[in-house]
Amino acid sequence: MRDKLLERKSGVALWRQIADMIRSDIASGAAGADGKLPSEMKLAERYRVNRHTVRSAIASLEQEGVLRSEQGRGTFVRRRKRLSYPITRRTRFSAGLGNQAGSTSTRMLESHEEPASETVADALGISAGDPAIRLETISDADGVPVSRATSWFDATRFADIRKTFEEHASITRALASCGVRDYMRRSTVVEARHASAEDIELLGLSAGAIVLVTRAINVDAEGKPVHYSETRFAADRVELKIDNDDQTAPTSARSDKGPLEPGRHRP
Amino acid sequence: MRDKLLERKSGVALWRQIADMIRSDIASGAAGADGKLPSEMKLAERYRVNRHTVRSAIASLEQEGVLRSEQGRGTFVRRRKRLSYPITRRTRFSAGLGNQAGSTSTRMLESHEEPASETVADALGISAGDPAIRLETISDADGVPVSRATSWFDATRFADIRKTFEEHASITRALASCGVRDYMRRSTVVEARHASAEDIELLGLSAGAIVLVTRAINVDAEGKPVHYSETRFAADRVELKIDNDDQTAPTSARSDKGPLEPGRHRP
DNA sequence: ACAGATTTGTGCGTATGTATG
DNA sequence: CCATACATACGCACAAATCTG
Repeated sequence: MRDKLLERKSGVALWRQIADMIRSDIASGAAGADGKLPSEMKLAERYRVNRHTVRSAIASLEQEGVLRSEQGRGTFVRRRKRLSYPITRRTRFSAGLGNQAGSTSTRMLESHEEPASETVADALGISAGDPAIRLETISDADGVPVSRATSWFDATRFADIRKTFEEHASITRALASCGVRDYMRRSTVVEARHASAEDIELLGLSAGAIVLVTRAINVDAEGKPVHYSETRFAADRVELKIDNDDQTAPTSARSDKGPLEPGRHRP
Repeated sequence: MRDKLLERKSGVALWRQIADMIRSDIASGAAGADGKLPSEMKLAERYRVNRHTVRSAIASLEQEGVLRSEQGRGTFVRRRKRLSYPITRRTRFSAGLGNQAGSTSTRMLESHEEPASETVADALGISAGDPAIRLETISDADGVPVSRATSWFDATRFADIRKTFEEHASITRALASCGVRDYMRRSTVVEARHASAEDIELLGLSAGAIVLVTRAINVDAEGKPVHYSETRFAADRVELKIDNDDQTAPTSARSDKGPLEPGRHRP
């Protein structure tokens, strides 16, 4: 809420700039602490625009489900707390959000075998052009889409991954069915960009929305890559939390320890 | 480069949507691999717009310094690789980017003492309303602004932090001057949002640009918080790399090792 | 119950920006 | 460069719903 300067003829409509500001003010807790937004007139003065322009911004946020206006009463924030998604050695979708959402689910959109690109091959420790299986999934928390992931597996080792995922609706359990008793995250790269039209459609975002993108490599107990993923999180619904003190069994110091037994995992 | 669908009346002009796509395609390496963009006519066909519209997009990217057009030859990418900023227990700005950029620098914009907000107090382990020192900095790599940070320190313990930062132009060295021989990152929260007008101005971004935001807590050898920061990275210039296998001396096991000397930091 | 103030909803005319051909 | 169409932004006015004294 610190700044109110808008840019004209910047290629971004004023109403959209205002909508973006209000949305991020809400997400950061700076606006509508009491659930009520300032009146349209006050907002118009603050941003130094016409009331119509503020109304366009509000209309767009109503469409998104962020705000709700009532004639004669005011404009109110629809409460929606941002989820905190932990990035640890033991990153798991359901377990990570389990305590913040009532229900979580992941479903498959599509799956195909395809030759591995340079990037994918590098991540999975195979050769470019080797067969890989691509798995497109989307994940919900409390019925709201949260993230969309593209996963790749070594087709030689995980020929059945599509079938086992369909059975279990979980990558962790699908890998377990394929003989991977446990896996750990080796590295995560985070970037942010505008959502593609496809992600806007599937995640139910609005034009110009932002996605947090993670590219992750998961390895088995022997340190061999089993799963490479690119996940797009709706940036206005999720933040990533990195525990730099993460003390869960490190992969590199574990070869002398043998594989982890089920049940040793932290809750 | 997967998607080419543009949205009309989305509040974002077509030329800007196209400019955003081209910019992110360049950042992700999907476009202009050979340094040359497709011709304006080809781009117009791909995005299904008039050539005028493509030209507006290109003009805007030329202004930004991303592209360079030459009459009769074509449009070329000005090389600018995305920096990879490591998030580890031992996160340090200069050391982290040192091998990717020729020079890095951090300078102070402003500093004030102010009562700690709830969030800041919680992070620093003090009480809300206790005096805190806020330090606004901006960091460059090879002369290009990369990130803008707001840091907070316990004013009781680090009364001189402003002066020592001015002397050393580095938070690590400023803290060292205040008796903190070493510090470690405890946690990092990552989110993404549209850049504020102020950050657009100071980081030299374009309207509608995205910033990656990290909120980090750094602790001393005894595990006591010494530094809380909120850093905004220009999302089209930087990605964050998390090494989930990070084996740098964990804070919990480091009191017996003594402080690190300058230059001992890993490359 | 009432009047007046506040707030959102709606209509219309006009000027400028954006996109096409 | 022009003509055309539509989206955006503004200013003013007034209606409808709600709150306050």
